[in-house]
Amino acid sequence: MAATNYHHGDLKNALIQAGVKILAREGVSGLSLRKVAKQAGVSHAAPYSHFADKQALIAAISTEGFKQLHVRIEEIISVNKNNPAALLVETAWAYMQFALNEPDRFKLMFSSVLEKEKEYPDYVQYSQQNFSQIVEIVKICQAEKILRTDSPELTTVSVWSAVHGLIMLILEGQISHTVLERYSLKEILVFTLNQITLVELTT
Amino acid sequence: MAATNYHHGDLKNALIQAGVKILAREGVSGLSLRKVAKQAGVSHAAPYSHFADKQALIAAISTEGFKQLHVRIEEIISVNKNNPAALLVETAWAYMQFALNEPDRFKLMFSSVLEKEKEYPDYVQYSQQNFSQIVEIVKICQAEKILRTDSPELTTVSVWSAVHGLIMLILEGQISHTVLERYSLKEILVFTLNQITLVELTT
DNA sequence: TCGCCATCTTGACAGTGTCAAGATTTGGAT
DNA sequence: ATCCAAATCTTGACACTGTCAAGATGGCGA
Repeated sequence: MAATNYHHGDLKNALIQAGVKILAREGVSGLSLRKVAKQAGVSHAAPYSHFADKQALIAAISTEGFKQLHVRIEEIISVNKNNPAALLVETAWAYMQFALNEPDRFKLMFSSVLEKEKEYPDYVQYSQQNFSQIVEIVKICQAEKILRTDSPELTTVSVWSAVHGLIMLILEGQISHTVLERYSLKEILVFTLNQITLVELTT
Repeated sequence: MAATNYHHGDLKNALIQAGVKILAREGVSGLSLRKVAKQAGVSHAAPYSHFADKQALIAAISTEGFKQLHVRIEEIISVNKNNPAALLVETAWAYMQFALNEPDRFKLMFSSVLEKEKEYPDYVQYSQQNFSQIVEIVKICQAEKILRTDSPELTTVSVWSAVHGLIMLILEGQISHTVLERYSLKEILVFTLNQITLVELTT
């Protein structure tokens, strides 16, 4: 439990946190096992006691992000349970805020930096858990006639795609300057969602 | 012009093609400058006569993909000029086919593997050219009342996001098995587009 | 023909992921 | 309390990577 035992702390979490920090400071291409080890104050091969390889560390860093996102959205669900329109907007907005706060971690989680992802059960479990949350929200919105009711699963794909596609465009700076001057990011997000919804959403 | 001059051919293009081949065979993580050089039959530092660094090679490989996509979509535009609904569907389908044929190159082009992209003018030019094509198509669809007319630019963002988001989900295997059993990829694509359009599209 | 310049090779360097071997510590059984 | 086995961490090594400096090689214009 103690953070800074010299020979034994929970190094595993320390390495994950070190990775998050380096990711924020130097980006995806700056993330190396040796830097993570140094940041955590251990020797260069120490991570191999806790992670099979670099991919496993990346999986763990991603998984931890999925967990954070999950609890955040659980909050949003509990607060907006009786207001499906707000629920949809705020959930999407939470995704976007996460992406803006930690762009490189977001890329790590959603841009297939992780190659053989199915080999990491935790990653699979928690990423699917996030997806299930969205399915749930979509179902609520369908029940309230905010979204089309054709197919819950495909409608989820549509919503998911719209939000993530927009985020990727923003992160890559592909949204034109004139658009960004005229609208706030949340307005753009709501506009995008409004293309899908049956009723008009508001910020 | 001749492909295999020992000391002088157009090595630059040869390196790009070598990169494409390695990308298809070994994926993004398998793409190294030295492998590209070996594949092209030159020494390990030869690429530096034509590319400033690895990022520049990646930019060139991406740019070449944007060019291919561009000519393909020009074809589609000329063929479906009088049928906006088909134009929209076929353009989106072309993107998806490209992604399915060369998933790793698609990731290279659209998943911010390239970090300091604005330093490569060719990349910027041709990626924007692709985006402009979509803007054009969206305008045509708006004129024919297939898409909402609120804002051409933001509507383009919506369409772009929907298509790319869906592709990313498919490439990462996030679309559930049951959905894939029931619908073809093109059907899923059309379903996603139908969430945005004002009229019902068909495959 | 000569010399310049683009092109390509060779050799080197620091940094990387990974593994094998050994050192160190801890927790539990006796 | 003691001792052993397992978990944890270090050290050292290897092949591979991106990158650069120096030199070799060739073609092309003056």
